[in-house]
Amino acid sequence: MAQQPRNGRAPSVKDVAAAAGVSLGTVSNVLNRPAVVSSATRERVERAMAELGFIRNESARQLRAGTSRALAYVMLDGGNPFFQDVAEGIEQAADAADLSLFVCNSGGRAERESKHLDRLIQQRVQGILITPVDPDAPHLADIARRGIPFVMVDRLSSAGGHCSVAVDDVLGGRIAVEHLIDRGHERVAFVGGPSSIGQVRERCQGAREVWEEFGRPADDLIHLPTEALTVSEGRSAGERLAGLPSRRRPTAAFCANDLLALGLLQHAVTAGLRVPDDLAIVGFDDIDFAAAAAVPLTSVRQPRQELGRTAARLVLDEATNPDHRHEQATFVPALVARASTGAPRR
Amino acid sequence: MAQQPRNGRAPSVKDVAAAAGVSLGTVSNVLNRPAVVSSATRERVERAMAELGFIRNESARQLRAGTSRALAYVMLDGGNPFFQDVAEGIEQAADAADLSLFVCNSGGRAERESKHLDRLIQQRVQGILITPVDPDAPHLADIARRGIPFVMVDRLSSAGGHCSVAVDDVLGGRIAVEHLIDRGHERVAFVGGPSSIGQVRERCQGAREVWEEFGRPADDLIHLPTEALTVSEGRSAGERLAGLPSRRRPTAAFCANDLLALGLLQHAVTAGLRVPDDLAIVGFDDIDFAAAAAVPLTSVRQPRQELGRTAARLVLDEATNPDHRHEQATFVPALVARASTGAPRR
DNA sequence: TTGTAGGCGTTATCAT
DNA sequence: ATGATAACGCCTACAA
Repeated sequence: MAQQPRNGRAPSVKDVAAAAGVSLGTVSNVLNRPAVVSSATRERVERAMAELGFIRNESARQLRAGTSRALAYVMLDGGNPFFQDVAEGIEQAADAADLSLFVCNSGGRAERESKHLDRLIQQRVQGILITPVDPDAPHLADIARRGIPFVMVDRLSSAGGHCSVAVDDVLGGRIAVEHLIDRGHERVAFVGGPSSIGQVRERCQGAREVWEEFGRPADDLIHLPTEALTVSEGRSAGERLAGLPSRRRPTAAFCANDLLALGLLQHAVTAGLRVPDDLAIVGFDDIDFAAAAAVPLTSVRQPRQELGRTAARLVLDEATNPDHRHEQATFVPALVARASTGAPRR
Repeated sequence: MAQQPRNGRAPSVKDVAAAAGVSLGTVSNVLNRPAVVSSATRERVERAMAELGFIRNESARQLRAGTSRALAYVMLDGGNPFFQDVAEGIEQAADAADLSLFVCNSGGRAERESKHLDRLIQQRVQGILITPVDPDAPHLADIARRGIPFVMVDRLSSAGGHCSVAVDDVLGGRIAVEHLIDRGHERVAFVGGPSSIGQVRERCQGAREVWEEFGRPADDLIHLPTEALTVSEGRSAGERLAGLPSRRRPTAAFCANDLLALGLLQHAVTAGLRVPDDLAIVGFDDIDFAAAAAVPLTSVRQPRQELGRTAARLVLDEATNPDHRHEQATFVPALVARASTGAPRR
């Protein structure tokens, strides 16, 4: 690959054509319909391409094609490995389709999200995957209205005007609390917030439903609200929990996600509570760090990468299949029991 | 924004011009040199743009400009939060420059890395940031030769043919082991591998240097090799460590990164070893999960986001400043002492 | 101040 | 089988 970038610009089909002594159309044919070119010329052209270090210019192809060869994912919280795993699933699918992936992080801030979306629309990405700050934000509707393939990740579509991929969060909450009831716990805390987050509301709701169905007194399911789904909020919830009068103190906690659970675990250990004997803990998401904790965390598993792969599949279907129908893909969460909820109590 | 996407295509400057009753050049002026347009026409054009929902087509701008408005980062291991934090720093800088960011993950596989690079070159990204599988791989040199701005992240450039950003890993290793010596430990393990990874070699070297300088017998610095820098490899190192005859068993371990340290911690706790009393642990990177562990981990801190921001700054300088000089930015790591190494022993 | 024209690199259509 | 040409949307001289 002996470069001689004529005045800084990368070599184009035109340069290749000149070098190979053929017309520009022929070079294009070699690239896109090699069968139609005689093997002699094809070889000559290919040699020229190699010598010049020719690489197709995506921008030009995009301009012609009207759409880019890229997808985009706008994450809600880049600091949460859950979303990174979803992103990895998306990247796998994008790779398989030979597409590039823009990864953005809104960090939970609507205005950053909106700015990212603007940029992505300018880029004419083939499709946008997003775990939105607010599923009902108007700028999301704009995207669909623009006809840009669009999939909501980790949130079910309310209106059904687009595809979505999520697990059944209510069911997840049910599974978690059922497990704790099963373990003999009679006072349980739900740790999570803010309730502006749909996932939190639904996981909490599932917890409540089961608690009621088992005929437990509503007062024995204590809600410890948090301001975010972070480790440090988990720690602070732990402090509040430890501060409860012992007759009210729960013997188990169901946390709205694993980060909270890890924070809670840390505080419990620091405060000298034994896990699971003094306090059992269940998290949600089953990120890798849940299994890696000093006391491995029981967690409600979401098929993280598969969420991503499915979302990518849907967005590509919408982008390429004229008969595309919007689809709400729902996955079933599963309990992964580990040491943090210990052995059965009864 | 009342859309009427004429036959599916997004509205172009031409459409805006027609709607506003001006020429296409004027629309362009409104976009790029608003000062030169009379406020009356400008307003008319802006209204037309809003009504049509006009958004500039990046591909076309790129084609003209010869380069895209995007950067790219190729990560070595997407499962390690360290790289995610670096990526976040890069994204911050990219955002500030109004650039999009392609994020790719080589997963430590040279062939995936190479494939990603090919795609990124096709995309004509403004610059490529990479934490390479092998800093000496020929496909990296190709990039520089193509004149694509290029920065190596978390690895110093050997040859100096490009910019790089890293911390002083040897110093990091020194700091860690000095801390352990300071705590009175006389038998220490270095946990890490494979030695094909430069960072591992250098952190190990730093550990050795200090050990020697303090006149400690080489045999008392035990190397527990691992096959990767992962939690599960940390666990397995823990098993081997616990299996050592007690007179040889180290009282402290320095792990080449935090994932190993977390795995080691988990095994220690499971095996009934008290941390730090029976086994002190030092990690490397200071990812958020180090501080979040049940026994908060002492770690050698890298300025993760700042690494990313600096790398982005350098690549942008190379992209825009004709007088750019390649630069090897080196940061100084710092020990963050936490419970996993406990209080002084003497 | 506004309009016109040419070209960025690629692809596809139409002739040859 | 190959070559010439127009078009994608935008930007920037230059002309009016």
